[in-house]
Amino acid sequence: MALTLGNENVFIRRLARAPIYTVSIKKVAKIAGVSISTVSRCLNSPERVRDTTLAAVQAAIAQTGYAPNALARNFRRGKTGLIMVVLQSVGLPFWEGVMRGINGVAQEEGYSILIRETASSPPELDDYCKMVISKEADGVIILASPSPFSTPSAYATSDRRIPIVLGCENVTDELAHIPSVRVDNRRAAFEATQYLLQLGHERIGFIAGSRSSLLTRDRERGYLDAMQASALGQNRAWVTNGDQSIEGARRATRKLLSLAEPPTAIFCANDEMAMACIYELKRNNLSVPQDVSVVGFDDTRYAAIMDPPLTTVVQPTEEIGERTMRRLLSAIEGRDIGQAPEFVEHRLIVRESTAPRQTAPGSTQDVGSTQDVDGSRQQIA
Amino acid sequence: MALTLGNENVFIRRLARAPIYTVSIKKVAKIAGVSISTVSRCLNSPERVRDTTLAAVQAAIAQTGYAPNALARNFRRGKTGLIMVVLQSVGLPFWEGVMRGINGVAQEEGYSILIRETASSPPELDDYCKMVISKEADGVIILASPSPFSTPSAYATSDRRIPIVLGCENVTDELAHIPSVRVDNRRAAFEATQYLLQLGHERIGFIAGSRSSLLTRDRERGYLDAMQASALGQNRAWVTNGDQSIEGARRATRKLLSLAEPPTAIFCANDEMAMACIYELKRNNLSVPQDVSVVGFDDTRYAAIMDPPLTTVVQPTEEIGERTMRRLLSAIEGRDIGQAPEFVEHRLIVRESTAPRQTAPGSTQDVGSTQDVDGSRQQIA
DNA sequence: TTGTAAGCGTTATCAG
DNA sequence: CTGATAACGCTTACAA
Repeated sequence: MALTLGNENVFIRRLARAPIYTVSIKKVAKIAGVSISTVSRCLNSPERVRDTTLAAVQAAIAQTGYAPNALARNFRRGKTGLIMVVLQSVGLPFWEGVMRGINGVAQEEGYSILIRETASSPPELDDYCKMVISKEADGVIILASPSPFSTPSAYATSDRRIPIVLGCENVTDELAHIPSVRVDNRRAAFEATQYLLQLGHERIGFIAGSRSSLLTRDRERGYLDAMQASALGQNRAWVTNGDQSIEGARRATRKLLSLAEPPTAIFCANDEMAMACIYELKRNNLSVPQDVSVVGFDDTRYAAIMDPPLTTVVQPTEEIGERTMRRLLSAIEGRDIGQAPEFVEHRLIVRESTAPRQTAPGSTQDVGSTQDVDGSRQQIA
Repeated sequence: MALTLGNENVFIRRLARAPIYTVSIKKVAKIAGVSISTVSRCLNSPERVRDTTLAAVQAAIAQTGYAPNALARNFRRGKTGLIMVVLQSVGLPFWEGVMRGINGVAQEEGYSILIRETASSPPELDDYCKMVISKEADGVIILASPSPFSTPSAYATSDRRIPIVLGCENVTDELAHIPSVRVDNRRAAFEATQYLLQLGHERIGFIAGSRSSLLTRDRERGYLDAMQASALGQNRAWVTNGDQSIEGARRATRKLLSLAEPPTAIFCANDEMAMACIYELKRNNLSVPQDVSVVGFDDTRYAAIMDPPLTTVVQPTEEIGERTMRRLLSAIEGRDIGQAPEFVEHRLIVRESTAPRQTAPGSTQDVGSTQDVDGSRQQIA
């Protein structure tokens, strides 16, 4: 019996090792009694084939289970059918909508999506260009944030014909000619800050994302613009670095709270940092928005069910994805897509994490556990 | 001047339309004064080439900027170098770690990752098998949840040689021979429920994920096992359907609260639903954990900064990703990887969303203490 | 150590 | 409407 088992194992191993049997166009042609070009035509332009021949070929295809070899087809056509999408990490809620948009168009147009995460290895534009040149992909969409490129790229500055589009992301001036689709981050941040000013806040903190990311630096500039435009002026102490991370935002919040005159409102460069900021505020027995108002950026899927629901800047993510992809496909087809950024509309969605300064607690939707309010912050001037 | 502008436009258009100029191995061979096979050898086994020749070829490569055409190489080799990863949606935090694991191994072994989102189109196993047969990918990793397959698959039951591995996901009995790497969901849910029982809770609700997903159904079974094993027994009214979504979980929570004797603890089949559950509890002026304890599943990046920080089941996501990928690569290399699930360890991480039944409010200050409660590992031969 | 030449599966060109 | 045939760029026996 041990012997039988042994034999069976050998048999299974053989089976597993056997190459997957593949039918080529030749066999179909032979069975259908036609030439390989006719089979090819049946697949690619069936209207140019006589009905009876078509039927015969289709029968042969069904009989053999033939499926065209994509490797050969793509090789022959000189196209990979692949779009490389570069992002920091799969699993960040913000990209959900953008990817849905990209995928929708991709599916429509017969492309597949290649994912490249930059979380591990730093993104290098040259690498992506090389991948297009070496036909690993037909084009590149860069969503990576923060800091899309650590070094300036020879390709990017010299060779305009490599199809690359940025989604959401800004880029340093030297690479400013790379086309992008995004919101006007500076303006959106300007408006969000203005909203806090209108609520009567005077000490407004800002938690910046990664300093190396132009995207979040633009949001910082928008915030500074608004402060400058107000009577209050800029105060460098109110700008802290949240480092585009949960831990960084918590640190930044603590830093803001340690100021002699801590802010009564905090604008965070994205929702995730806003979430971390609120967490840290609560830890310090401050309520949101009674003690401190908080504004985020992105409106990710969790913004509406945070406690309190987050006031934040909405980006039309799916639209960004779609337009980025369409613009890239234009470039791939050889059209001139220019280099000007394509802007999409943002808007501020007001929920319950913001309130007028010195509002009495309980005036807004009073959700769940509000903590002791009077404690630590009498010196609100 | 208008004329000049017009000319410039035409020129730019020409430039943009010009095909990307590619160098092939032929040109390198000609410049280096060798044959194309020598160039090929320099690339693939340089040790079999004389030093001087190698140098000459490398010079020619540098001079021309030659990059091997991946399309041709893959075609010739009969391998795509692509792994298709199927998941419900990019942007769901749970997949972050799993994808990091997959990507890490992929990069190491020279593979790229093709993403397929099932959010839009329902996943069909046959389609994935066809993609392997038609050489669009060398293998498939299925992470999709819920409901990986809506129809039984001919390929899956007949042809064992198509490399497919499930990550995290269970699958219906008829497809049980597809190998997987995952935690023992049933056991993990059993233990989480036991923990709530140990805290003295007697009315424990369960918010299930998608009913069509075996994965979450296994968690439900684990919950029911634990209730059955206790003196309390099962109560069908405490099991509600959260539909694997934020909205669904909110509905389910409301349903639980509307019971004559609402639960004092709720176990949610994943963190996202737990977040929605807590949100809804607070909306109804209940505090967590004073009034109701909540347990999640997954330990996503936001679990620790929710309010309150969430007690949840941790899965070693990166390890799952790595092992899933390695197992798939074994299959691709023709080894027999068997069909038994490979189990990885889970553990319950206790934070502040759970408390003994009837705890007096206000005892929440003990922050930051997290402890591992349980671990398990088993291997099925 | 190097060169010659066959061939991977498909599409495209051009006769018939 | 159909068939023969030449590529596409690369790898790999095999020959020199």
